[in-house]
Amino acid sequence: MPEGHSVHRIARQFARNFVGRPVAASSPQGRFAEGAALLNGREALTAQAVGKQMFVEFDGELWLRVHLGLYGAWDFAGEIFTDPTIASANGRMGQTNQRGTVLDDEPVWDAAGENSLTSIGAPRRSRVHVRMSEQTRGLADEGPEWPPPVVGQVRLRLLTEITCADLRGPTACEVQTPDEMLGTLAKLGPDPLVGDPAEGEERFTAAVRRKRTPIGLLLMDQSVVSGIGNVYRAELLFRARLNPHTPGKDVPEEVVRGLWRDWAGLLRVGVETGQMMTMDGLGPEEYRKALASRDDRHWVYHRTGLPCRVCGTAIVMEEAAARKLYWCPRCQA
DNA sequence: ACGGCATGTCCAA
DNA sequence: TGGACCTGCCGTG
Repeated sequence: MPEGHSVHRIARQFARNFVGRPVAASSPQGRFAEGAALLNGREALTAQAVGKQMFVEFDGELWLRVHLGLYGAWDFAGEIFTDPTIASANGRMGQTNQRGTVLDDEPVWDAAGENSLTSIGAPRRSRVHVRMSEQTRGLADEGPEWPPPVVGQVRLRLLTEITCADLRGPTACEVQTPDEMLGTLAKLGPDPLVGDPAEGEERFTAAVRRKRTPIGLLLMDQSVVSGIGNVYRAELLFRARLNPHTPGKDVPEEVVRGLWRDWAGLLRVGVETGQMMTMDGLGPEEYRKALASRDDRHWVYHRTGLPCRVCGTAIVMEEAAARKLYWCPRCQA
């Protein structure tokens, strides 16, 4: 269940491990057989995230567009060259487990079989055979097999000589022409990590202040701003002490700009660490604790009935457009 | 074993 | 506005 930060991390993994190499594509599950056949054998040229979507460009003017939706995930295996801008190489990216541990940040098993965490810094190679299900954990122990055996429903498998990426459960997975790809891009609101952030701020501000729609809905609207999901939405609103029901028009311009800049900052941290850490001002010890337990990471998200961390008022939850919205009725009055 | 739930989106009524 | 879709995991019994 990725928000924008996860998709940026995944795109960087593709940039590192697939771009510049010929790629074998297949659809073990069969539901993407035609698309995989189109891509098979082509060289990957670029990989880029825009909001929650990832685009991989292949030679011959073909673009792979993937949207993970609620359940989608990429599993990486083989030799993984870690992008120095992200905190660790990982077996699985995109999904989180129910306890809320971000699987992005599961430790990597290196070639020697030692459990090691990669830190931000020089790129390194790691042998990854991490998947979180018991089923696959069992397989990983059976020693090196190449290519790795397919486990479960794999919509798309991308394979270089040394790296394997399996896609399961995406909401969208399609091959696009350049025009189609540009059409998709045109519908997406600005992403702080794509293009000029100052220009993004202008687009976002104009879009919000044009509409009567509540700001709580506008933040989730991918044509207004890209990459924000249910967690970041609730947290951004709290951090701005903004009532979710405030019509976009009525949010003061400086507050709207503040939302954009806050989003840009949270996204940057999320991409670097793989964590949706939305609380700041924590001491080192508190920070460690917050990372360890998902329940301590957020101001309001998933805290229905618990006391607000600032004023003690019970956090409320309401359904907004079929999604759960958490907020503090006092701080965000 | 089974039901419910999740960081998402689209579409028909 | 409600349901469909896609998948894995956790709590409950």
